[in-house]
Amino acid sequence: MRTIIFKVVAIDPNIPTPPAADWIVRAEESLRAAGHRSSAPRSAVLELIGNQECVLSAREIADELRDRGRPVGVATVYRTLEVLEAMRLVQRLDVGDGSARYEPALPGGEHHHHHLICDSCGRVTPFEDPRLERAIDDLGRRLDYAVGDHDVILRGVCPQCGRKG
Amino acid sequence: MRTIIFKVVAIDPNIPTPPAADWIVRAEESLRAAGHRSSAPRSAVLELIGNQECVLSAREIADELRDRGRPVGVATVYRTLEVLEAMRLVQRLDVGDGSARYEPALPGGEHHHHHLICDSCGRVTPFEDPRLERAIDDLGRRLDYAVGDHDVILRGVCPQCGRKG
DNA sequence: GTCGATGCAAAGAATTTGCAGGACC
DNA sequence: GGTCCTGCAAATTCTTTGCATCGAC
Repeated sequence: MRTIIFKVVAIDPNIPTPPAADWIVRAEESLRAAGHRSSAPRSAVLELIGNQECVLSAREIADELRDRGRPVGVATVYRTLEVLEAMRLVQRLDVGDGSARYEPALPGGEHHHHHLICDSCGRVTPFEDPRLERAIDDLGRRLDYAVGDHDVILRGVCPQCGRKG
Repeated sequence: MRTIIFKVVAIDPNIPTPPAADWIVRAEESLRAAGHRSSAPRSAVLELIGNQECVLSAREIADELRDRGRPVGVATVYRTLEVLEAMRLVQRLDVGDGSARYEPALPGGEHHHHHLICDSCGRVTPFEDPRLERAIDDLGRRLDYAVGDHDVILRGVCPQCGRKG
């Protein structure tokens, strides 16, 4: 099995910044407004997601929280992610390694970005490109389809792996 | 569990056509050239994939072949898809329903397309857009990354579901 | 005859679900 | 105090793997 290393390396124009505190506060408020109760486990998950530098899988979230001494059951992690995704507070990303990964979603397309995935080491790198966004927006308008989200995934070989051959 | 209906509805410019016979012949030749032996089960899988109108999962392939009286073990389907994907004869697509889906890949970007996924019924619809491709190509050239493949997935509500509310 | 391919069944991994107990409002 | 949330474990689902056997070359 290929070893997957997830590390964010900002590359091109407009380096994406982690949303951090803003996102966490907004997420907690949204959940409350939607009638959900607050709880320590859920807060721990929100805090981790909000401060993450990279896309995380449910297992990674559970493991990391356990390591930090705030263990949360995997089922709870999945259930939390389910709610967050339904409320569009997180964005789900499939990099093709067999598990779903999540990252905070910001309102109004703030820090909206896509991902480069290295076929060699599995590294995931975010990037932004206004022209690409415009092309997608225009396309969405032309289609007989109410387009909401979109994902763009580019696969290739990252600089590190490229140098090694 | 949401019922997923897969049906292809051509939409915008350049209606993608199923590659059919061409692809099947090319795939068989490529496999042979790569030193693989031919076999009835493998041919059955190739034939089904080559004539498919939509993205198929491993289970769907196995089920369909069983229904057609040419049963093929699931393991064989997975192993065949693995080889085909490595040789870039099929394109893997993750629509987010928990299983990987595959479609024939044509050489030289022929019939290259992307997908619209209906959040309501799960329908997958292919589309092509030259401008989007150009934006992605240019972007790839600018990045410090050897970009190979790319996937674009648009999610939204299809015309059928939109009408019903 | 050799070695790849197959099928079955077991193993693994990701995700979901049932349920009893605990916490929030 | 009712209801939502949690954790655990069992259940499901998808995918991979071990192994004896079969068949292409």
